[in-house]
Formats: sequence, C-alpha cells, structure tokens
Amino acid sequence: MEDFYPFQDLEKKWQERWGNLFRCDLDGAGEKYYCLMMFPYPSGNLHVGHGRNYIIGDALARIKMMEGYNILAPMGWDSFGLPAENAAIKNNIKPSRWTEDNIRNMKKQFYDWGVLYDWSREIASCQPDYYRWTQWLFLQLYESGLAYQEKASVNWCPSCKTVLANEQVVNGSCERCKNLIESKKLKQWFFRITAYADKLLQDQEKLEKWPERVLVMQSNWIGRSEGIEVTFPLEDGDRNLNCFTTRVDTIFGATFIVIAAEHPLASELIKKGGEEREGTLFIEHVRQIMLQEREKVAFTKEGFFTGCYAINPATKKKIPVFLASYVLMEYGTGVVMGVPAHDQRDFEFVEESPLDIPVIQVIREEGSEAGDLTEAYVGDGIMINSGEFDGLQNREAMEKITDSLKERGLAERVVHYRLKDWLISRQRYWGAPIPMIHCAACGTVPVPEDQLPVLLPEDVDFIPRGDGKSPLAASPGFLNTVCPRCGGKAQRDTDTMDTFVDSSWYFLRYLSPRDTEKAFDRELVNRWLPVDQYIGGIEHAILHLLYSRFIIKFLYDKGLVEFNEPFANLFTQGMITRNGVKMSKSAGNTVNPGGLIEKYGADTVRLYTLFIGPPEKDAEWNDRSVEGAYRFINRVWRLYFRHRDIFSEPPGTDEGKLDPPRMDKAQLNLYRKIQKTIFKVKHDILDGSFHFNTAISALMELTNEIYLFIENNQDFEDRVGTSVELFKYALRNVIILLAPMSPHLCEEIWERMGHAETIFSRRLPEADEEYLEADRYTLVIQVNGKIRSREEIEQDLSDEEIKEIALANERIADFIQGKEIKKVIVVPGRLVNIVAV
RNA sequence: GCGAGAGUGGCGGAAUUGGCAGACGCGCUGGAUUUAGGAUCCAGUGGGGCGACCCGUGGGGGUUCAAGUCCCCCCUCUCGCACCA
Repeated sequence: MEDFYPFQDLEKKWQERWGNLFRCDLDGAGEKYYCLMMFPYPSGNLHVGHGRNYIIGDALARIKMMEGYNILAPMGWDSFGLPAENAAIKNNIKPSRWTEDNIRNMKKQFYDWGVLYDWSREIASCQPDYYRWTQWLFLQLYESGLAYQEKASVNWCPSCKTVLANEQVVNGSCERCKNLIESKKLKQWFFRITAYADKLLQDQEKLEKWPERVLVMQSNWIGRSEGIEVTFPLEDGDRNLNCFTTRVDTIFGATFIVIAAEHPLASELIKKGGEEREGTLFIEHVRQIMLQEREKVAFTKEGFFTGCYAINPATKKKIPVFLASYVLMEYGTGVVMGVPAHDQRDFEFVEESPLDIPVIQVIREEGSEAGDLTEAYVGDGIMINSGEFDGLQNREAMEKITDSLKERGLAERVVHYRLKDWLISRQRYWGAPIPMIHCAACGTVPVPEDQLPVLLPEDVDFIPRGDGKSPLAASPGFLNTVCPRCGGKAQRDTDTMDTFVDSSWYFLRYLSPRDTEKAFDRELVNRWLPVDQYIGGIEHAILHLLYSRFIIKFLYDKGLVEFNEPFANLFTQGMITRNGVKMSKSAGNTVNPGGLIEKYGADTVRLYTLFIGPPEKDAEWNDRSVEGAYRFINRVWRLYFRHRDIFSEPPGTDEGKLDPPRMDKAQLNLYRKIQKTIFKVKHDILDGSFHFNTAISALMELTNEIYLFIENNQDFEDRVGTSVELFKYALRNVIILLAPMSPHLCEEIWERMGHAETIFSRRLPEADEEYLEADRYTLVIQVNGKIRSREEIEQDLSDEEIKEIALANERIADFIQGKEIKKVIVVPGRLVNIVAV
C-alpha cells in the first residue's frame, strides 16, 4: 500500500548515490557555469530561512546541469570571527574545536536537504592553508601602497572590545551586538579602498543583472559629490578658511561661515576672537551630546560666534564665523559657507540664532519675484543680487563664478566621497594575523612571503582585554620574533584581520583549493570567473560585495587576474519571516528543518520553500502550507506508482511514438498542456528571475490535468493505444521538470522507469512550439465593456469571422437590441467588445 | 525629508504588449470511499442578491471600446539614505 512516497528510505538512498554528482571537472564538457552561494558563518545550525538561499542555489545548479552546463558549485566556511570566540569563552573550548563541530553539523544539514556541492573543493577561512593566502593578499596590498597604518579616530565597540570599519557601524551602533560605538584614537591598519571609489562607481554599469537597490546602496555609500573648494580669507588676512560647496552659484548669498566644533581650527579661532573660555565650553558641550545622543544632535542647530570674521570673496563683505553642531568634520573640509536663503539648514540656523544674520536671496524662481522667504529656496532660477552674474540662469552662473574665482586663485574643483578607507585591524584572537613585524631599527617590515603563514598561536589566553590591544599581544611566543630585514629583535603586529578580508577573495580559491604554491591559479580563475550566478542575502549589499569588488579590481590592476568584476549576476533572495519578523535565533522564531524533513521528507521542504512566493521577496513561513507541498509530492508519486505496470518495458521504447495530428480532442488537450508547461517552467526559472513558485504551480496544473485525463479514459484503463503513450510522455516530462526542485522523488521514479543514468544527465525537454497554443479557445464577448457571453471558437479565424460569431451570439442579441452598434473591437484569441448605444 | 519597492479573497500568492481579476496552494463547505480517519478522490469556495444581475485589486480623480496594469492627487507599509554643504 504505497500510497505515500516512502521518502525515509529513498531520500537516504539518493543522497548516498549522489556523492559525486556535483564533482566538477574543470576541463569537462559543456559551457562553464559558476554557481555560488555566499559561504556561511558556521554558527552551528541552519534554519529554514537560511535554507531558502541554498535550496534556490541547488535547484538552479541542477537545472543548469540539465541544460548541459558544466557546473561548479562549491561550498566553504567563513569560519573566522567573533561568535566562535565568544562561544569558546562561554563553553571553555577552543574556537577551532567549536568551529569544526559546527561545520560537521551544517554539512549534515546540507546533505539532509539534498543540497549538493563539490565538497572536494571545500575551504575554511580559519585554516592555515587558507589564511596563509589572506595574509599574502595583505602583503600585495601593502606593497602597492594600499595597506597602511595610521593613528586615527576609529569606531570602538566596548562590548566586542575591538574596532570596527565604518561599514559595520549602523546608526552609531555595532551592527553585531547593537551597542553604542565609542570613538578612540588608535593606530590601525587600513586598506585604501577610496583609491577605487570612482572605479567602483563607474563599473556599476557592468553589473546590469544586479538588483537595482544593491547598486543604489553602494553608490549612496560611495557618496561621490562634485563641488568646489572656495577660499574665504579671514578678516585680518593671516589665514584662510576652505569651504566645500556644490552650490557656488549661491556664494553672493553667503552671509556667514560655519565650522565643525571638532575642527582643529576651532580652538585657534575662539582664541583669536577673544572667546576662548565660552568657546571651549561650547566645544565640550557639542562633544558631550555627540557621545550620548547622536540622533538628537542631528536636529539642533546650536551655534557659537567665534568673534572672528572672514571675507566673502564674491561680495568682499565681512561675514561672521561660527562653530556649530550641524557641520560634520568628516565630510568635505569641515567648513561650510552659510547661505540662509538657499540652504534649509543654514536658514534654520539663522532663525535659531540670537544674532541678526542677513538672509540675502540670490536666485529667484523663474516667473516669480523675490520676496520674503519662509524657507530656503533650493531650486534653480535666475541670478539676482550677484553683481555681474545677475540675470543669468543659475546653472550657467555656477560655471562662470567658478571660473572667475579660479582666475583669482580662490577656488578649485574637487570631488568628495563619503566612502572612507577600510579599517581592517581587529583586536580579537580568532582571525588571520596581520603579517607585519615592527622593528626598532627598520620600522614596520612585512613578513617575507616564504615565511607565511603567520600562524595563530593555539596556546594563548584569547579573552579580549579591552585595552585596545589584541590578546595576541599577551603571547610572548607569538609577539617576539626577529626582524626579517636586520635580524635584530622585533615584535609581530598583534592585530588580526577583519573577516571581510577573508571573504573578499574566497571565490578564487575554490578553483585550486589545495594549491600550496599560490593563492589562486591564474589560468583557472581567468577561465571560470566572473561568477555566473551569485546568490545571497541583501545584508551584504555594501560590506562583502563592495569589498570583494575592490579586491578584484586591485588584483586586476596588478595584472594578477583578467577580469575586474567578481560577480556577473547577483541574486538576493528575500528573507523568511515568522510572525512577521525575520527568522533568527535571537528573535526566537526559527523553524528547524530537521523535524520537517523527518515528517515530510526533504523534497517536500524544498518544494514548499520554492513555492512559498517570489524568491526575491520576503515570505511568511506557514507550517500548514507545507502539507500542500507534501500532498503534491505524493500525488506525483501515486501517478507513477498506481500505473507502474505501464513502465515495465525497457525505456528505449517509451519515447518518440506520439503523433499529435492523430490525437483525439482530450489527448491533444493534454499534449498541448504539456508543451505549455515545458515552456513555462523553463522560462520562469531560467529567465533570471528564478520564479520557481510559478513554475511549480504550472507543474501542479499539469499534474491535475493528467489525473483528469486518465480518470475517464477507457483506453488508458485497458492499457491500449495512444493514451498510454501520452501518459508516459506526460509523466516523464513532469518528472524531468520537477527534478531540480524535488530531486529524490524524481530520481527514484526515473530509475524505476528503467533509466540507468541519473536524471540530471538528461537534457531538459524542448517545447513543441506548434502546440503551445490551444486550437480552440473561449472567446469573451463584451457589450460596452461588460462580459455578456462566451463562446468556444476555433483558433485561426479572421477578425471578420470572429465579429460575425459575436454578433450572432444568442445572448448578445438581448443586449444590442434596439441599439446602434457604433464599433466592434476584436482582439483575436481573447475577446470581442461591442460598443452599442 | 529624499530615494526604491509594495498595497489584490479568510491566508500565501497568480495575472506578456492595457483585453475573462483571483491561476496554483493553504484553509473552509459538501459529497464519494472507508470500521474509522487529520489518508485519498470528486465538487464548490471574492462580496451582495431568490434571480436576471450588481459591486469588487489601499482611497479619489482621469485617459480608453476596455485599467490591478497607463496618467494626476492622496493614504498606509517595508527597505535604504538622512544636517553629505
């Protein structure tokens, strides 16, 4: 009584047999297809939300394999990082041990899901034979002047006890632990990603298949802005203030200057202006609120008059210089010209200020007069109150004013970016040591390449100290070394690298994972990269994806690779929610796949995950609906199992016997439905949108039709004639098209149908285009846009014939009686609309 | 505030170029089979009305023979950016 697909045994069987299915021969036949999922952090357990990523990737790899591609689908572990360390501290075991245990567990989860990879290429970023090459990459950057050490104000997370890159700070908090970030002055290592700001921005145009929002986020982050630096001399002439502005056309309306309170010049100016005591208090006040409430400070516009004046180079007028909380030190020059009439922030500042600062309008909206402003006018218009530039269009004036200031040596065109250099040092244990040595005599010296890897010591107290130094500083065995240059006593750099360095190049390593001579094989990498399809979460829109693009561009410029973008196509799947919120351990709303697989089997879990909704969108998990997928799986199984007698012949005879012109109506209907389904499934998945959900629903429709077809078919019951052949053909196509989504079931039926080779060596069917459309269809007949009747008609009728049929329709007569027919619109294949009044 | 996306039955979601709104699935209702079933199969299932019909895709206008789809205004939600000069 095998009414149910016996998944318990069969899924195990196929998981074992598939051992080498995804083993990639890099020189094998077929066009290459590098299908890559973002490698996970081995946190121990994957829930069904994570599963979506891997199931989409696996189904894609399988269907591409069935298209004849040579598939490279590797997997590895982003295995350095804080959680391992924290867990190790908590459980008193070594991070390496904790990591290994988790990897074992997660590998089993992939296996249970039927998610396949070429495990012979497995890598783990925490292993010396991997991080040796991460260190090598660091040295390449260092040699090229793109890795440098600098004492700077950096983001310090007091809870994680390490510094963070700007990208890892979200709203002033640590993206990992959500604690407020402090500012510390520390000597740190940086990668000069800013040198690539323009290339990263420009080459976005090559990333046509990337989601628009990811590109928008990256370009926001890079924050390129073209403008002018204008020199405002101080009144007494011994110093200049440089203002960055993108609106130099408003310079005649600049009636004051604002300097960031943290600006190094601030203290000098208040001294000079005779306001030292009060001014110092103000600077301290701003610093305090910045520390406590960064959010709030953003909306107050407190200022302090320094007592100094500058000269507006356009108007030659004396204008006051203020310190204020609303000017950012980090952007531009930290000095801004205040134009209250045309900048809302400056307008508000003037309103809040007790001093009487003039508001001078210098641009008027075309077609209206200048009048009293209730807010800043930021639009374009005609220049007024601007001397020789009056009457010009402001955009035009912008150029002319720039030229005129440039001639006088008072202005320069500049480009500013919000992107800052990538801070890569971390004061934590579980990461790749930075391969540098500090020697009293020779200074900072790189570790020679042949001395790599700089091994992470095992016998070290890795509890973070929180004093701004790495735990490695407490390991004398690690710390003390000799200088590679002079041979004298020296000390190793004790920081480790940001784990995003590890993940910025791992996709190169998969091509030659065991190579002991080099980081990656240039020939293989040039042949297999860029990645054809990269799949992962949107949360890496900036971090990982921007860093990887940077590193590849660097390697390209060094001549080490021949491609300058790592990922040709990017797909970011939506997250799975439960009770409306993202599924996560911390939210306590995870669904463990283990229990579901035990109850329904992997094919069901896979099918449901793919059916849940469009993959790029978030989707709410519903345990109830999983049963629907289970039912479908069993419906397909029964379709085979109840009629297994049909498949007793050897498979060689079961194909190519169909002759559509000789089919009866019901047979032809089914035949056409099969063609339509083949077309739709392939289209929906392979057009780049990965719409498995609609592909699956098409397969459900076809399955329903097959049931209807065989139900009342005497020939089929008697096992004679075309109906039997057609049934075989129908089921075979369902099995092949469903195989990428629910591989165990399909592989099993395929085998029982008598095939010795795996179903994944089978090519996808081609739709018989002649039969994509039905030969008859239901013509909708409307009167004045409302549906009044329907009539089944032949496909290839002329407009005139269709019109006649519609007008002759009995039910229509009632509606057009006594009316004048103004117009009849015929849409062949769909409807007729009769306009009658 | 700016930018992007979204709003369709009780629920998840379908709907080339404007052309039968609600495919497919969940849930629900009825029936068949069954000792029984939370299994399976069949039928029904947007709302209103006995009915012919009427109303329905966040709200309001518009274009059109025809609008979920195009245009204008507004509301709500999600995401990103946010004193970036």
